Amino acid sequence: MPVNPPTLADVAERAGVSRQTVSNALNNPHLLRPETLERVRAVVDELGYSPNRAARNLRTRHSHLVGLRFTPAQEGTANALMDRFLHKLVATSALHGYHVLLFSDDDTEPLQAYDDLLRSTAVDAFVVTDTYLGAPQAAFLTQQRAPFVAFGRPWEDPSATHAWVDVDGAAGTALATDHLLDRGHTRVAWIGWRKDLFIGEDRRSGWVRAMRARGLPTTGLASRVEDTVASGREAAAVLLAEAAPTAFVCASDTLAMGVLQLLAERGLVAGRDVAVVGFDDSQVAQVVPGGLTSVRPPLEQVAVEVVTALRRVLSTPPRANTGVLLSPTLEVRGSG
Amino acid sequence: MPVNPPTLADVAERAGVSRQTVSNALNNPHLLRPETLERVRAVVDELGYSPNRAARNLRTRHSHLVGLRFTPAQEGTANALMDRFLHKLVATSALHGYHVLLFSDDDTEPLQAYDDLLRSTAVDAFVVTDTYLGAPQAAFLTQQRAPFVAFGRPWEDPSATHAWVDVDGAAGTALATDHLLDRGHTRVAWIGWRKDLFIGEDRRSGWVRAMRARGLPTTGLASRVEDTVASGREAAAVLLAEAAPTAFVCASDTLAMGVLQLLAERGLVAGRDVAVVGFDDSQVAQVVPGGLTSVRPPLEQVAVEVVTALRRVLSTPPRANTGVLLSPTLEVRGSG
DNA sequence: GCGCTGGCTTGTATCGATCCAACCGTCGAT
DNA sequence: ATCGACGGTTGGATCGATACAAGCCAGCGC
Repeated sequence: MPVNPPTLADVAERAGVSRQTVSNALNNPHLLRPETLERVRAVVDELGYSPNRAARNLRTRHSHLVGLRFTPAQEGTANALMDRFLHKLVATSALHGYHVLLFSDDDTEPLQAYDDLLRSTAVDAFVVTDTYLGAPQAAFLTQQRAPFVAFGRPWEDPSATHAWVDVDGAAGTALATDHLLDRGHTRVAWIGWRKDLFIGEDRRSGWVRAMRARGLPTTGLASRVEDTVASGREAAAVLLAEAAPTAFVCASDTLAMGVLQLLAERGLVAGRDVAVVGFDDSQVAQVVPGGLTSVRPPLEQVAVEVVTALRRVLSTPPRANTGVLLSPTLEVRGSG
Repeated sequence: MPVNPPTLADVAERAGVSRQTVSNALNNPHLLRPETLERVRAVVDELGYSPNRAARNLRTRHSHLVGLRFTPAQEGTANALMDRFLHKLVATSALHGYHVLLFSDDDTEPLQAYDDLLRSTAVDAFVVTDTYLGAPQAAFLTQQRAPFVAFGRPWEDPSATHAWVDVDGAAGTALATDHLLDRGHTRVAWIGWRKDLFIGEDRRSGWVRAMRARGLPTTGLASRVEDTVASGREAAAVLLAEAAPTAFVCASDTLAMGVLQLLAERGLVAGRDVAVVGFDDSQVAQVVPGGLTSVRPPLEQVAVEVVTALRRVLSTPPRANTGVLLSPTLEVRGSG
């Protein structure tokens, strides 16, 4: 163990001022005369002083930690949103003195972990990323009056008043569809998820909107399946046989990879014979031979907005917070 | 804000015992008579008491937090080790009462962040994942007498005495090479990284070892390039032209994707015409059409061993810790 | 000379858990 | 009857930063 780090009192003594003054130098510098401030700061640097976090947390009742439940990407899928988002979240939080604390829950009692962290005053707030159907986190935290910001809209409860940031999936798929239509396609198919997944329906609606805007039919061109490569492949096979589309817009890169797989099996070339667009701009889309055109969610921007919202929520008094909806972009690659 | 959570004193009063007894009930249950313990525990549950972390941290000088610098996966590559590793790390740490705190550093002063967290006693220990050439973290933390465990061997300084866990890259590539040789290939090429990257040389040595074990030549069959898809493609093109290999073992999935790309361009089928094996078992390997055979590092196991080592290092007195080397497995898919 | 203000100092309380030392019934063993 | 262990109690100190109140001194305006 290292020697005990210097304390406030050590700094005070060395700088020839009182503890209070050192504390003020750190937290209310405007109260000090410039030269005193300078002197205190010099000693702080000299001793390498950094306030003891436990002591500060105890007194101020703030931990300056933000909790995030970390769920790993599913094996066998192309989805790895967390990586980009998390890094920017960590970096942006740091700019405002916050660190990110990760936790996981045992699946049996998903709220337990949140509750424990709250009651032990381990975190000041949460970032919630699961807002899929039936996720109880938002409601629970609201009820506990715990500060939090959600990445994802309150689909089930539009009257929810908590802060949230989300990506406009419909705008993304509309962008993708328009791109394909601009390139001359008219029969653009959709491969998405189960009807009860709000995110999937949102993305689907962008495709519908873009098609209708050009007076094109969508009947028979849509498919709803599980989010796996195999399902994407199956769906593409069925659609090709029954509706002869020349392009596919998919709800995820995972599904799009299924389409690419089918094309490969049939000796068709993605981007030349049939166009394919995915969603997420995953690493897979970036490195697959030929490249997969994909809708890129602005995850870095989401992270920045989440931190902004956190600061709002944690300020005293808490400032009201509306939802923020961010538009994705389209990364055009070889597949269409 | 919620009402203030109950404190030790609240529990004590309600259970009709002293503060000390409640504290003992939590930390030294063996000191209590079973029925008293039961009564205290009942009240703890009833009030939903959880010890205030800041207070406990202050008193015990332990935060029960483990710091990890979070670096995002590079865009355009297939490497995303962090995801699997991190989740298991978080889950395993939780079993022993530890949480994971993420931080990032500004690139200008990479040790600053470590130093700040140390001096403010924000974390008890670090998990260090950058042990590449010239990474100064391990030396710095050793010098500061800060507890830490490295994911990665101390390549540059074999005399380093800190705890580490690593994946045996040579064993992985040997496994891959043997697999190809078993399938009848004799001209197996290597595509790896710059000579000064220890990890790359380690992986390369496994290929060399496996080839030599069967008396096969390696001359002219190896290439060293940057870790990008484009470099992998280039290297494969050169090797095919100059050495006519029938199989490739690559230092990463990223490089392997470059090979797959070249094959696709030439109308060759991976796994039939030319075999390709990658390293990392990334999502890309799992979902690319046809599938990429890849060496899978046992990241979950690494995480478990890291936590074990952490507990050793943090125990009083710290128990000595040797390095742990884990063997990867081979995930066989369509490419070879 | 009086009052005021800026820039401190001094002193004390507080946050909540843990540590320490001393003490005290009760019960069983000697 | 004495001793010691068991299973507690009690009171206080401690960790380090921050909050709060009161006081003090120099300098300034009037």
